[in-house]
Amino acid sequence: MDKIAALSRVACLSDLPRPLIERLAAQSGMQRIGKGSILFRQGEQAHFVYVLIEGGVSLLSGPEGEQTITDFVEAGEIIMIAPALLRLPYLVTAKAVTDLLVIMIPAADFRQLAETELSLCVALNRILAGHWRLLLKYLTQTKSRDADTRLMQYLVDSAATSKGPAQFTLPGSKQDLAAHLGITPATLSRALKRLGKLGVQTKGAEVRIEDVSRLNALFQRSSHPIPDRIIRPPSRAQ
Amino acid sequence: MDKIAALSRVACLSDLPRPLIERLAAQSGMQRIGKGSILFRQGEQAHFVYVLIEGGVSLLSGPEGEQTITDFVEAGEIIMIAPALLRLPYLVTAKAVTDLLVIMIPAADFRQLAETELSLCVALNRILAGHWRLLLKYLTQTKSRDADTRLMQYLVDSAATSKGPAQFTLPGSKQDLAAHLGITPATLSRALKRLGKLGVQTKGAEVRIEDVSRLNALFQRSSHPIPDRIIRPPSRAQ
DNA sequence: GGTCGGCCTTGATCCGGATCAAGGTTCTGA
DNA sequence: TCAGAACCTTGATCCGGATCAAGGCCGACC
Repeated sequence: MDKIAALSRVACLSDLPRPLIERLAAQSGMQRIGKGSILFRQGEQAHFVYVLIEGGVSLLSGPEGEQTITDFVEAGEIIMIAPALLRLPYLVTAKAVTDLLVIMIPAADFRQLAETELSLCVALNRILAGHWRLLLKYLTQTKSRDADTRLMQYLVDSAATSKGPAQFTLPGSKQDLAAHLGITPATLSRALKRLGKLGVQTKGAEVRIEDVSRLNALFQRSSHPIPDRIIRPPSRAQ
Repeated sequence: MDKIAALSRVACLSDLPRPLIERLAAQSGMQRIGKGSILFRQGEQAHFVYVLIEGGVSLLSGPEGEQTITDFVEAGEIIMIAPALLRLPYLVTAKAVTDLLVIMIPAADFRQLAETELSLCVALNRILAGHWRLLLKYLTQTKSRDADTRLMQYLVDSAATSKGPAQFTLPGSKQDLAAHLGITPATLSRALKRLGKLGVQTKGAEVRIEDVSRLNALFQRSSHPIPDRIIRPPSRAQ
């Protein structure tokens, strides 16, 4: 697969005019990266923008050793546009969860195009605005109540549907999920067991939910109206 | 003060060509808003982009009743660009902390300009990228360790300097700060008392720090080796 | 000036989740 | 096929911060 084909397949770039994609391709390099590799570290100056063609990446932040996972990035997404645009250091560390295929665009070239090509600029706005909303959502959830609720939120969001049964694969290990939710693996394990009573099963990284709307209903209630003494008793009373 | 003058004084717009500022001004309205008013609510469709000329706004999110403060916005900043660009509902509720003077630009007009005017588009990219970084930082901090550390972080970030004495005013009440840090007023009070031993005094919303570097040193140690002297956010741009 | 109502502080207690410490299970590689 | 090493689960205990509940302080309004 050549660079142009790969880039045109990326959703957020696919609307760009062909010549622009060709310029991006010309200025970039395609690279295989092995599972577990570090793409870049928090604090480093941004040298590249990474377009993830195949594989999954987790974005880690926080003090060395006890970092949490800020986000999972999957194929078809673009990583770390903000630091490249602003010429600032990365705020996170990126680690390959699987073997990867990425296209690396030098930050300076990317910046230059972003400031002269309207179509790219508009596309970037969309991407950045989307990312902003995603982070905001994470932030809200992180601050909001207990581990069980956050886990439920995550599961519902990850399910392709909003009612009926669902089944999907976690982007990483359960440890990774725990780090993303800001809890320990031990707590995640217990939380999953509790959710088992609500029709959530896991086997490795596979998750099966009997009825998404059942979960949905639960934290819909705990989020919308004012009553704040609902959710705990049922699940605790086992 | 007329709209054009007000808009040109906003840092992130000041580089735009004059005619563009005039078009923005022509399409927008200036409005006074009283302290405590709600500018918009979480879930509403985005009708306006708000340019904050005078005053302070807090952005609340989370379940009704027990919301936390996601961010404080101060004069010279622009609120809620992302929902306007994406035609999506607001993810937060905006509440006036003081009396305000805002310029309201209809979302549709704004979107149209953002997609046709390169200079505006580039400016937006910078703003969005900056906001993204700010949120990411909040997210990291929120997940990271204890209340005292988060408070110290906040104080150090808010201090104009990175060493020596500092003095400043909180953007809201202590309750507001507590909500922003994701703790209760009671915990904040105790945390401040603890920090008193490190040379932090408060009187109402006034904060005085004897020696910022003393705090800085502390959580430098508790965080990690990689020195990433990055930004401090009086403004979220950057 | 006095009273009322927020806001802040302080104390006592409770609870969710971390931590520590075993097992059990699945994956990997020789 | 087996051994070792991650990974996951489960139990016991501990601790930070929430919650409940009084007071103290201060500004606002009569």
